[in-house]
Amino acid sequence: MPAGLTAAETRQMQPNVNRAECPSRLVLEHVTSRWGVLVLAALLERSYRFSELRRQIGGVSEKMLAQTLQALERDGFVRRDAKPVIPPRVDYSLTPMGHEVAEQVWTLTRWVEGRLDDVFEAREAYDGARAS
Amino acid sequence: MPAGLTAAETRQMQPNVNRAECPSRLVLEHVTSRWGVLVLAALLERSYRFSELRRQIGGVSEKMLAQTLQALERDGFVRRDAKPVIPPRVDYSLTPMGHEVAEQVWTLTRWVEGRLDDVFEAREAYDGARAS
DNA sequence: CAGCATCCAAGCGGATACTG
DNA sequence: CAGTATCCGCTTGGATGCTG
Repeated sequence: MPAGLTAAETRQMQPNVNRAECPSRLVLEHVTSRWGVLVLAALLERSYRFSELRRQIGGVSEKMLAQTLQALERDGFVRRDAKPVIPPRVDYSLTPMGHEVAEQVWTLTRWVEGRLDDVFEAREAYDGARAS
Repeated sequence: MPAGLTAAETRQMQPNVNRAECPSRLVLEHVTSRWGVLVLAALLERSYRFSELRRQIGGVSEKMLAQTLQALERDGFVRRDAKPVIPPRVDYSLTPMGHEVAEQVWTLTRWVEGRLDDVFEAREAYDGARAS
């Protein structure tokens, strides 16, 4: 953030700078994004080829998968292995650092899944209180 | 997901059902969302009033803060204490379950922050290779 | 103060078509 | 096969104005 400017002023000059205000948030968004979580989870088991991964995850468009993989590769979480053969073959796998985040995100995911019942219960209580 | 329909058919009937395909993803998005992370992190230290929290976080609109807090309250992560006084006073704090997620998310955030250097290094390598 | 309702711009994400 | 490029609808999210 440039010196001599308030956060509000900076934000006005450059909309959506909030995302960039905290660099770690961008990285966090990559790994916790809709498809990022699923990609990391899949790669935690083994390496995948592009469309293999696409089928495995299910419901993800080419565009989003490519975008997600590029972000994760650029951040150093995913390794891209392009074999110069015809037809092209590209393998995606986790880097050591990627393996670390993947496990953390996976742990968090598992925790959430394990607490789903409690969450649903809380929701019913919340919605019930509102209905009256 | 209704029986007798493929994922594709369901998706066509109800766009963006991907989000709902996996209930835990919705919960995960609440706690890892742009503002969710910051709210949980703040409440990890102590309870806050609405605009106090707004100032503390900085850069969040009323709308988004209210939305974030409601989602977290409905999921059972945040407790809302509205005192029937004039002017209104509302305190937000973490529930025991909220405290658990907050710590996990906070751990993940800290991990990311600690690895930021590695990420930036990876990015430079990635961008450098592309520039050629 | 704490929030809801409305409006509107920006960008996320899907479908499609095309390339190496 | 593994993408890139383009178009476009819908949601996200900010600004503003109003209520209890």
